[in-house]
Amino acid sequence: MARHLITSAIPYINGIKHLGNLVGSQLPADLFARYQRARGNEVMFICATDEHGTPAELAAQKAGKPVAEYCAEMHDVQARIAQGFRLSFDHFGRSSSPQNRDLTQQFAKVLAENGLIREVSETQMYSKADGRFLPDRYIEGTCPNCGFEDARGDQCDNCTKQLDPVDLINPRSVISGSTDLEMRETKHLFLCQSQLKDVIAEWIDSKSDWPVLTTSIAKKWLNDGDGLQDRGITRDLSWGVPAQFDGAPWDGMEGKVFYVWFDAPIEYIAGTQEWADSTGGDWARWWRTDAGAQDVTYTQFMGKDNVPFHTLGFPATILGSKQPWKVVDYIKSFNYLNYDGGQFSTSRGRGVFMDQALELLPSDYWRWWLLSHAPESSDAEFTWDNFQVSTNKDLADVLGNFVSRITKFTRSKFGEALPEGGTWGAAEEALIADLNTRVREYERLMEAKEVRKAAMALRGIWVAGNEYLQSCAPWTVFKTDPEQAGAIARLALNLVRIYAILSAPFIPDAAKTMLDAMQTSDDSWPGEIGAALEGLPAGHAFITPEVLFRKITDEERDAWQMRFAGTRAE
RNA sequence: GGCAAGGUAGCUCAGCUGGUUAGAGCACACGACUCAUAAUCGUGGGGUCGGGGGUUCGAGUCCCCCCCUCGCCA
Repeated sequence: MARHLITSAIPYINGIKHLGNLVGSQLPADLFARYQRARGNEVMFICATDEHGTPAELAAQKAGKPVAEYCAEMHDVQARIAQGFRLSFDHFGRSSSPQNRDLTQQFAKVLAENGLIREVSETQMYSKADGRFLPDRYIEGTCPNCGFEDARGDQCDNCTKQLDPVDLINPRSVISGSTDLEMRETKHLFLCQSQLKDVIAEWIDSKSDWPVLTTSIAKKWLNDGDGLQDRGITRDLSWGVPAQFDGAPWDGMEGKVFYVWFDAPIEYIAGTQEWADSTGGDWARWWRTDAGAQDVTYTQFMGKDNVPFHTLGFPATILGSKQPWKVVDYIKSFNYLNYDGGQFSTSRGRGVFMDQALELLPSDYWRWWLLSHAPESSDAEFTWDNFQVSTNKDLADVLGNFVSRITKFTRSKFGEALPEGGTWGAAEEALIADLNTRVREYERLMEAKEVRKAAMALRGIWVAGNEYLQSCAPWTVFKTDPEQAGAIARLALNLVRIYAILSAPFIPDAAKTMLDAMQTSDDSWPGEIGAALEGLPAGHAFITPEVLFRKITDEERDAWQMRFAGTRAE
């Protein structure tokens, strides 16, 4: 039995994510996890919320709550929505957990002992009124280039010129509006990634089967300019993993925390520890190659904006530790999903957010559309028209109607049990041969994480059932040879069971409805199709289910399109 | 401005190291069927593969230039 460690990029705690975020990491990761489990393999599927950093502090402040309380609440919100989408995490952790604090500090310590941490003094903008250092983008002022009054400290949104906070005229704090700012000296820890450049480059070069999106982004950062740069891994904040701790090989880091991008990926490991602590399980056999993880296949899923941190930053932490940690085997990355001609916008409320989507339709609709249109080779676009047409056609007409037509036909002619009698002939042999080819191809695509192609292959399997019924026409055969019509129906009802199993990674709820309708709990993956088609014997009772997928009407489509065009009321 | 990824039928996309008349799904037209969520199945029309040069017996697939979209960086 193969063992698969699967992680999804961890969503930031600040607010509810939109469909673009979902399809970029959590959803395809869930698809792969469900598939591997269905194949009988052992899976550890970990996700979490990314809770540290300035945006979380400010969001909590805005909500009038202590940041820890705010994060706890938002974690519950995100966890509940994840359940709504049927994301089958083995554990949905929190980067603010004690496990992550300890592990992050341990990593920093061993990196320092290996000579990969150095201290750097630099000056940063400090706000007396706010009592804190301000990140560049939390400082605004007048752009020295174009005179725009609301230019940010890192870039002017008006003329796009890259800025340094000290360049701004009349700089002010975005948080308080205070202009009482000054440059102060502060000390930070830097991870010496440059020393690991060759090791990382060699590792990346060995991954010829990774998506080009992943390797091209990694190589760009490795080779751009002077190559991989050392990176600050601490910040002057209070909310985070303390950089000063017992046994720390440095002094004077009081009041500082590790940068979110240092501790967030470590949460993949810490999240597994959280799982172990709550279940009594063994986390080390998933992560330590000296404790059983040498035969684990580790796959990460993420949007393209996360690729640098997973191909360079986190590997630098892992490899730099010189400890036997499991290193990722495959990084599946995705482009962006756009919304109806533009970008999803959290701030402007443009596009559909995860909580809203679930209010409109069951998760299977979203799962199917998003996965069958996953932005793999380039950015993709969500339009209501495409969503309506695709889901109505694929789910309602092709799959749902197949289940309807055969259950209702059988019920009316034979009653609600698989009919007896009849024999398989050339049509059945041809169908079995066709399905054997198709199912093996589907498996290949799922193993390869080719999400869109796998969806199309699955759809082709559904269509084959309709073709079979259409060409055999049991409703006609019944008039002259009822037993043979019964054999056709028996086969087609067995097909419903097989479709449920094959479809479950994409549309788990509908799959369960189908299995329930066939009144079986046998969800073993179909090997040879001829054998699998005899899973349910003649005489086995079934239930005629309600319509699996109702159709989306033109009125709904139009109303939704208008409702989500922008400016979400918050 | 530099770098990366894209630009293939009305729409969404396949097309590995160059090789017979460029494919799929949807949409459209016609036909078949009537078990089914007016569903299904079949057939067909439709593309100078962003533009222009070049290499080659032969290029969507390689090289050069240009245009457009999107992203990262400066």
